Amino acid sequence: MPRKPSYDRDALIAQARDIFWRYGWAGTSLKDLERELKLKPGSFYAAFGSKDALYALALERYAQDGVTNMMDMAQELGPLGALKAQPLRVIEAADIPTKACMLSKTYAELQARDHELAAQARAHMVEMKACFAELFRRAQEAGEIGTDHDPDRLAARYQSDLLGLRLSAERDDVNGVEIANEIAADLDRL
Amino acid sequence: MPRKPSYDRDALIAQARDIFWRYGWAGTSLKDLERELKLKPGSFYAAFGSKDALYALALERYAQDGVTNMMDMAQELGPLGALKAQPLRVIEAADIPTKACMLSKTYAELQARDHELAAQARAHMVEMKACFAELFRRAQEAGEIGTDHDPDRLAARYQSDLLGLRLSAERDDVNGVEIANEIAADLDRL
DNA sequence: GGCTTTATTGAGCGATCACTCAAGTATATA
DNA sequence: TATATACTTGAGTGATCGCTCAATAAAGCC
Repeated sequence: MPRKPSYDRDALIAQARDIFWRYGWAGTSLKDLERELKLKPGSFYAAFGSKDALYALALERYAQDGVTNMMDMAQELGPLGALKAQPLRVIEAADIPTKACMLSKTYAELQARDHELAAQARAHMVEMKACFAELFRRAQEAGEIGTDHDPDRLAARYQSDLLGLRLSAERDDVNGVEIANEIAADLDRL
Repeated sequence: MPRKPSYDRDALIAQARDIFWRYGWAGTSLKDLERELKLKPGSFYAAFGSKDALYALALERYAQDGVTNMMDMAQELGPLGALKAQPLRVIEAADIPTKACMLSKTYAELQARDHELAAQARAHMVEMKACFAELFRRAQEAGEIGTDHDPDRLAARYQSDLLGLRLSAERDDVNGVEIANEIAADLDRL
């Protein structure tokens, strides 16, 4: 008896993710979303409930893709290969709205007001860090790097370097490729 | 004939800087500023003209203090000493509103909309990078580090690492001190 | 003290914010 | 085809946004 929605919900979430990613939480108005997603307010709220709820879905999608992508790369290039490839990959991806990390942008924008989305972003960054640690551990087991460093510490430093790189790569006065290569080269000294 | 203002303009700018630094541009409303600075709307606009104008003054103050502080440290600790001390200093300062850099927060928040304040923040980051490069150059001249690296590249990487550190240090799942020490230790290998 | 000049005050401006809802429309089932 | 069940529409909600301005108060100069 019902009537099917005329839109592709998953595609809308991906589109919303890109808009939020680029312009931030406060920087994206409902009008922006309605215009880009081609949804009237009524449809928007029927589909997603609220701006924050859609942002949460977008963040979830973003984080999930991040972990998946990293693990896929590890499958193909090995753990160390994936860790070395990620810096360049992340700033040279052609179709991303901005080079900076959406998790860190969300956290930086909303943490001071104790927004729930900041907590969600932080949780996803913890997941991502654990993913990196797992790859460092595997790289050690595979003999690709020495075992004289704690994988968790390596992961924390690596993640920090990546966040800095992705922030810096937004600026045109910075040569992101150089920094990315240096981060990758650092891993060879382990 | 005139009447003197009852407030200390410089102190108000410093106070506004801390609020903007913490909560961001969109995250700070005029009501917030009026309440914290204890200014009614009329006085506020008579004194500063607009929210953006005050933000610009706050950014200017922030950037100026950053360079001054770095140069003062170099005077006391030498160029390499200052570069090595900065990572720890910047995340352990007791009275700062947030550990993340105000320039990078401003740039990340406003760049996508081509806001004038984003351009101002970027310009200040270029200045800061040049300050780092100058210290690397002096460190080379003083024989504190080798001359086989380009000071500008070293500065770009160093600044990127600092931005990452300061972003990461906001999170309680990250040991900022460890990362800061590693960044400092990296400089000894040059 | 009188006058001029500026600071202070706060009600209120239009615009925009996230969001609601009643009316209209399209579709799957019976 | 008739009916039930959603989806779609867009005018409109109260709240808040950055900001203005006329009225009032206070200080320096004569």
